[in-house]
Amino acid sequence: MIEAEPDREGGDRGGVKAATTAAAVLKGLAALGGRASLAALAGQLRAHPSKLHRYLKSLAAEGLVARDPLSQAYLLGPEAILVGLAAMRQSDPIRAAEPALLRLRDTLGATAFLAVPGNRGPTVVRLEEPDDPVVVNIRPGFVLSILWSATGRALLAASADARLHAQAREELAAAPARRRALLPEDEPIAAIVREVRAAGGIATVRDLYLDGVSAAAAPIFDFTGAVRAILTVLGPTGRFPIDPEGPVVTALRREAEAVSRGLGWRPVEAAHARPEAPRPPPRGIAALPLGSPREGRPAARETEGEPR
Amino acid sequence: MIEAEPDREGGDRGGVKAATTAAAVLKGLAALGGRASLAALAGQLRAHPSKLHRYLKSLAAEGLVARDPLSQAYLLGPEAILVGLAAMRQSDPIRAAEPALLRLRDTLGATAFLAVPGNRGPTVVRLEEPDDPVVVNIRPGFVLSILWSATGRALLAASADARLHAQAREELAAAPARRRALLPEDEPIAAIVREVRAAGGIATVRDLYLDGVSAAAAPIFDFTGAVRAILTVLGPTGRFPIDPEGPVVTALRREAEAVSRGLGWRPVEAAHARPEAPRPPPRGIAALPLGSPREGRPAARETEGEPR
DNA sequence: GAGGATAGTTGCACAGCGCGCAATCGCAAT
DNA sequence: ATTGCGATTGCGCGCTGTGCAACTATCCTC
Repeated sequence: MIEAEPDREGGDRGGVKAATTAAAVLKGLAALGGRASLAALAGQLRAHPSKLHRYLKSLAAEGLVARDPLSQAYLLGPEAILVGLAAMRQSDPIRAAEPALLRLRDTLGATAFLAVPGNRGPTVVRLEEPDDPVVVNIRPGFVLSILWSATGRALLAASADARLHAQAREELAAAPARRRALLPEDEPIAAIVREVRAAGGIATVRDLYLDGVSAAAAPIFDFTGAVRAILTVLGPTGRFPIDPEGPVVTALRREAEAVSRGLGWRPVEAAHARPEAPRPPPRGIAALPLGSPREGRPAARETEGEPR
Repeated sequence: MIEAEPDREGGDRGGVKAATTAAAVLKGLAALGGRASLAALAGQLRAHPSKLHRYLKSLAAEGLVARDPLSQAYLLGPEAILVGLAAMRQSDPIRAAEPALLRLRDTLGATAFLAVPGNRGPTVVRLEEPDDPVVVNIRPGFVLSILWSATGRALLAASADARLHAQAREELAAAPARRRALLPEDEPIAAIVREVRAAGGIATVRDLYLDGVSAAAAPIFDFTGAVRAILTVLGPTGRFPIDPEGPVVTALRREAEAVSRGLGWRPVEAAHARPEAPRPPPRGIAALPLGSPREGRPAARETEGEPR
């Protein structure tokens, strides 16, 4: 029970180190575009070519990795496709966003909800309220306005769906003058889209959809880059600052990005890095067992083991 | 140097066993639809839950595996999607078919070539000829007839592309009566498609495109089920039997299926099996280190070790 | 055609780690 | 509270992963 602290960095306690390495190999191969020479992979992962060779051999025997007969380069194999397809099938924005909803509710003390693009507009599917919620009649199943809600605006700006844009025009045409007056004067739809995109895709709204309520909404993308959901937080206008660099928008942006990542989305659509490794000497003593989450390890163990 | 034979089955000599296991875990999870309980996976892979648990823990730390917070089931994670996408990017019918071309050439002594669906029809991209080839003027870059070649027919029957079918009608309309007479009388296109599909997608042709030459062609699919290429073998009509169960068609079918598999295609579009494991007791003594290539191990070691 | 550089592969030996077992924990149903 | 199923983890034996260096294969240079 005492247990001093044998490992100063228990990233994988009780796991299988070789499995971690195997995973890093697959990810490294994917990061290189799905195709790489042994040396390039060794550079990417900072591991001995001989070590990688053995892993690749086993992964190849399982069909996750294949080889180009000519260039004898390693590439991801057919089984990797099947694994990927199964993974995509599991890609579920509602499940992925659940923890984010809870965190936003707790850290901001705000009402947080998730909406998905439905055929009638953004539809609320999950809602988390703090102990002391602002009174809103939003419930799961509720369909929000496209133009007069932060959620709808975030969706509109992120989506290229023609039907959605047509719905926005209908909504605008059907709106009474009093509501219409709350929007920009000329080309209100284009103006809203421009504004939201200028804010990095995050839509903010104050006393618009509901008086006394401010809201911020961010889109959630999947691995194809398509909008799969919108994450929204809202609170009383007085105590809920929605400035671009404020805590609310910052937290929302961070959470939305994390959820998107959980769906396989990658920031700049540049999932695979440079084809070759422009790095320090790949060979040598460096021998990271893995190397995925954080880069740059403080030091590599020398040949003689330190007394610890 | 003597080395009796410590391993009676060296499927992975010089590899990393744990990497093989990790690969099997990913594949097993994919086979279960990308989502499974620990016990279900243990049943699928015939391994101890404790063992799997450690692998899954490490794979989860790398993002290849995720967990459902509620059901605490294991599911394939976002990194698996990225790996799969990179693998799909590598999916290349020309590279994948190369070995098949060589094998067909050697085992059948036939000319074998690969064509891809081009905008002007099936286009030859790779051609392998035996030492003593039949004389044909087919070369890479050559565009084949849709209706009067086995290659074209196999493509037509496998493809739902409207443009291709339109091209087939144009070809038919433009053909002189003499060539037209070689085809079925009424609704020749539909008849050809029906005939090829009845033969399991394999098109055979005798003295049609070229006199004295028989050919058989089979489509190659990718992971989406789309036709990516057509594999064709041909030889002199006298010494090249193209009956449905003959050696030529059998070998062609086998090779085409293998290539398709190499592109991530799966026979019946039923890549993932039953959700639960309808198998013998998952737990117990059975402890396969892996379990991918061949199934059914002869026996499991009992609790008391036999003297061997 | 010889020589050499580059990249991939493998034998070896030590110690680090995987894994079967069983005890424990967590959760839900009764 | 009790029961039971499933997930998790400490333990310790001995299998196996790994750095190193020798070896091989392939391509380029002279």
